[in-house]
Amino acid sequence: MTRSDKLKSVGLRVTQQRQLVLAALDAIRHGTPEEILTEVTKTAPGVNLSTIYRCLEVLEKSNLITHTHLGHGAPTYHVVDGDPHIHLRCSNCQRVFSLPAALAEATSTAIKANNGFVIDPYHITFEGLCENCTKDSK
Amino acid sequence: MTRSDKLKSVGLRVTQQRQLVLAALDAIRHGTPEEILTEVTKTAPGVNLSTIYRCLEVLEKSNLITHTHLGHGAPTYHVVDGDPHIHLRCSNCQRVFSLPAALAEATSTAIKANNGFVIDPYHITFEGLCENCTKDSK
DNA sequence: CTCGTTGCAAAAGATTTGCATTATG
DNA sequence: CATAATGCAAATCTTTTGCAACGAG
Repeated sequence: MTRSDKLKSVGLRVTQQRQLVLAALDAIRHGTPEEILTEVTKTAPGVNLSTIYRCLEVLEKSNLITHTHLGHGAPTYHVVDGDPHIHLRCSNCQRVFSLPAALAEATSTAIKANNGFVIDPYHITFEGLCENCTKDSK
Repeated sequence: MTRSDKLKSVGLRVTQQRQLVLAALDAIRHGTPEEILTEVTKTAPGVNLSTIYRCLEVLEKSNLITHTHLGHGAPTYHVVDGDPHIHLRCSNCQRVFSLPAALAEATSTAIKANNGFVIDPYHITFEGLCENCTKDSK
């Protein structure tokens, strides 16, 4: 599905900027509003940061994208496409890893059974230490 | 262990403010810097917000407390005590639930096996819909 | 006493908002 | 064309920082 079609399918106006934001997220997979602007600016200078914020807001409201919090005050947006994936963020080296959300299935099920809470698989982020940093700290 | 002892045990100076922050977190379980200040101010007016930030920073560095991100730009701090617990945040009603971290054990294990990443059980936060809001949306 | 902590005020970021202009449907 | 979306600048909010005064060890 083209980005234009994606927008139409949820009833949003097809603007240059919204397509640019979606394209940027396709390119960088995930990023903060600032990072998205940087990517957008590569192909279309002149887009305003507040427009990025507004685009992200409507795109998220329409479930075309979602965001999660990786580390301090840095909301990270990414497209909602094929496979949901979870994020792992290393508290030591700050790197972000992505893994298939299937790995969290067991926990989702356990929690739903426990108190009825339904987890959004696109939003999952774990903090911890990556393999490298685990070694280093030894 | 008293709050004074906690601070001593990790080699931090025992100041009024640090004890107040720990006390506030004991009282409210978890909260943003702003919320913590509000709680602290109840018993000790005059404490500065930047002091709260600095206290949170050192307390976290010494592993007396930890934080996670619940929703937009709102870091939430809480004490590290007995049982690690995970947070569930309802994207609809914004309420936060706590559950024993044991529920996430399976996933932790799976991820460690998958790529060596070691998850910090105190940092886990899931977004989704709570039982009530799931019903409502039907 | 000495050096780490705090309060205060100002700086630095991040996000939001009002309004005139532009572009989509 | 009407109206929603954008650009721009200013307003907010959150978090950080410099520095002088203060307090713990």
